[in-house]
Amino acid sequence: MPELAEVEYFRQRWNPGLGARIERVHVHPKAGVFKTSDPGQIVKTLTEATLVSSEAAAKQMLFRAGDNAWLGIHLGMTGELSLQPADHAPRKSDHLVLIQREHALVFSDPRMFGRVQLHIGPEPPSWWTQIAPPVLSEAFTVGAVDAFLSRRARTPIKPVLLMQQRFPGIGNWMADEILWRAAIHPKRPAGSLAPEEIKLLHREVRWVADRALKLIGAAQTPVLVDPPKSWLFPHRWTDGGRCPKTGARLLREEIGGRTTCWSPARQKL
DNA sequence: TCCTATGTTGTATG
DNA sequence: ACATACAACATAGG
Repeated sequence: MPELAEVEYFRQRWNPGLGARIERVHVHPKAGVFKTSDPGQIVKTLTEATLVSSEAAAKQMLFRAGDNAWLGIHLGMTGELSLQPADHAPRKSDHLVLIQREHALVFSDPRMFGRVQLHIGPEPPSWWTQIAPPVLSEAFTVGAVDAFLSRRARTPIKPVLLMQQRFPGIGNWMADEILWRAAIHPKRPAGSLAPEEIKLLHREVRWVADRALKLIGAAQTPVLVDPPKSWLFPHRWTDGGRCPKTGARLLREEIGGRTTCWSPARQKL
């Protein structure tokens, strides 16, 4: 479920717990989400600690606990954060629950592709600081995109857009949305894009990220908001969907191992 | 039963 | 060394 904007949305679900002490921690110790960390140490470190602040970058989140501990969360394919009453009874997929006086902060993930990682120290962990610069930052330039595409000249543009080293936070639906708006066929080899197309692609990456963050990421609703019908998003999941710009039937096919949806009327090889 | 799923990573091959 | 392709991870829902 979560890409850039959904991750930001879920990060904010825990906002009511910021500044408050964690009284108890519940874990499912054998859950796959703890593969790269020790659940016992997570419990020990976070119990009695204050949840200080949070950040989101790409598809990851980092929570600061006290002045010497950091909790990193990647939501994988099906992870979610939610706010529950303090007496919340952990469900099957609630692998990590931070219980505070007023709330329970819940991380759940049925498929367990997500990851929970603890880092001890005054500074954020290197895996956090090494995340590529945001697509909405100054560092995300047309030149950087151009160079990246050149190195992957033979790969279809669709899977290239999913590479987090250059397009942090972009996932399957955002990539399709971007290509649809830029009118670029997802199978086009990355190295075949003309300079004008690269500029357009760069602009649409930023446009989709910006609008999705405002629409989905900043929403204060208890449920995720869906983009409007003028986007590709609500039409891409089911067979027989129609392009909101042309009215023509959308196509769906696996490209680079991921289901890809495009409008053949706008996106030509 | 079979197929799909908004993600990443390790490994084999070129 | 670098780029590319793909199985594997694990579960629920249509």
